Amino acid sequence: MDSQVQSKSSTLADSVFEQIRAAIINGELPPGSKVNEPQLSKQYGISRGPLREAIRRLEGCKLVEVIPNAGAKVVSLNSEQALEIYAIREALEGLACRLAAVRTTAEDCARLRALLANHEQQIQSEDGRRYYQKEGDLDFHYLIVQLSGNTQLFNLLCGELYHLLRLYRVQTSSQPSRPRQAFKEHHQIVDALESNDGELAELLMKRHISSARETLINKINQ
Amino acid sequence: MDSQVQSKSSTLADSVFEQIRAAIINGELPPGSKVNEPQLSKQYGISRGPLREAIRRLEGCKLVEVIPNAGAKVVSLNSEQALEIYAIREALEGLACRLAAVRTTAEDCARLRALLANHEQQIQSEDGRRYYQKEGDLDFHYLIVQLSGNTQLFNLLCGELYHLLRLYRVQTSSQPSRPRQAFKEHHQIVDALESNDGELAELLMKRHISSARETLINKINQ
DNA sequence: CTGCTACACATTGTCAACAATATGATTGAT
DNA sequence: ATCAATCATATTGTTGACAATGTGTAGCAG
Repeated sequence: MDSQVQSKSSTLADSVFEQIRAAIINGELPPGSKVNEPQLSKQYGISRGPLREAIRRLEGCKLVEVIPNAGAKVVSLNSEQALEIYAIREALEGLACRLAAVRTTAEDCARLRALLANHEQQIQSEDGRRYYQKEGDLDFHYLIVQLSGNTQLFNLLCGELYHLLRLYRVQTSSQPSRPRQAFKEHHQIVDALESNDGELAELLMKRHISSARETLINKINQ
Repeated sequence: MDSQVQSKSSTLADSVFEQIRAAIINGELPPGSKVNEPQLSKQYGISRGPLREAIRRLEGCKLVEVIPNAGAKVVSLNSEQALEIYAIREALEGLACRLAAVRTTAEDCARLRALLANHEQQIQSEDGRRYYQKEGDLDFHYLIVQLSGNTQLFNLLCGELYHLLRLYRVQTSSQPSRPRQAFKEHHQIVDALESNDGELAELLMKRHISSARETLINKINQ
């Protein structure tokens, strides 16, 4: 009911698509919740036409499920599905590292190190609780995928899979742990990239994600 | 203008989404072609509302690009993008093989062998020209991804990436070659699955796709 | 002939109304 | 009191109309 301001996008459907997606990703629209057309159209100050287009686009992105004659609801991942995505991430980010290693310049490494240094500061100041969470960890992974130079891979990982995983984190309110260990692994990966050792970088990244996956499994079983 | 029959789907938007997607994949709507709303709405006998919803969903699936105030057009892949997808396929189908190897039953292997036997017949009868094309090759890869048991992986590969690659094949009218070699590689992969050797199956599948990728590169450079 | 402007047309974007379907509550019978 | 049927209500599905934008053509000045 707050009638948000119309963002820069040219069509209402595009604008609302982005706003709803943001609302889903940051937990404002929690997983499993129903997407009510009359309510949202009032909230965003548009009619149902463009709103439905936005919902259909979200359906294409697999962020909502549309059931005929019953409306749309935000997708909800169970732990099994989250683990499946981790397996995919392991393969794809391993690939990203291998590709990135042969293209990484000194400047790129400097950027990666700067990111890590920045993160380390946050670890110090917040006693390590928040690292490997929200932006902190993702920035690092984003940048490496970008360095791979494979645009399709970037779109897939950063445009789809990460969104889904964030959804799961929101859902379980899981604050990823083991910051110091992750931090060390990140540095090892940059080392491998710096020496253009693609195989090693791939191995380390796979192991890094596999560890995160193990942590998740433990959290589930407990 | 043929006013096709309404398929089983419950809403018009869903039905038309599937029909247009099929039209895109089989080349009826060629890559780069404009998606004209008045024309299509007449053709399918519906109004522009549901049609636009279908288009937006296709946009979410990355099968069409929508430019504000200028309409939608079918995406067009260049060879570089196709190669990028091959790299992704290599990683993901390698993963699929590794996962499938630990779950493959004797019955599953029988199904795979039956597929291959069927394909071999087609090789004989058509002198090997059509194998590793259209359905032939894809059936095999589909089944293995399914056997992996990773639903997200199946959706990703069979619901998105394969569509995009078929788009590229339609675009370049490329009839994938090297049928006999591919056939032999397929059998080796089944052998590895049968002995539950995940590492070997992964390696063979990666090499198999890598070969196909090399073939594509040669075709591009020639 | 070239390039600009103005206009007419086609297409896209948005909306509000209507139809169809699901949801939930009330009523009545057992 | 429990269950079923019925009806009122809310939500979804679809449509046609209107507004806004883009496109191409005709005509005109230079």
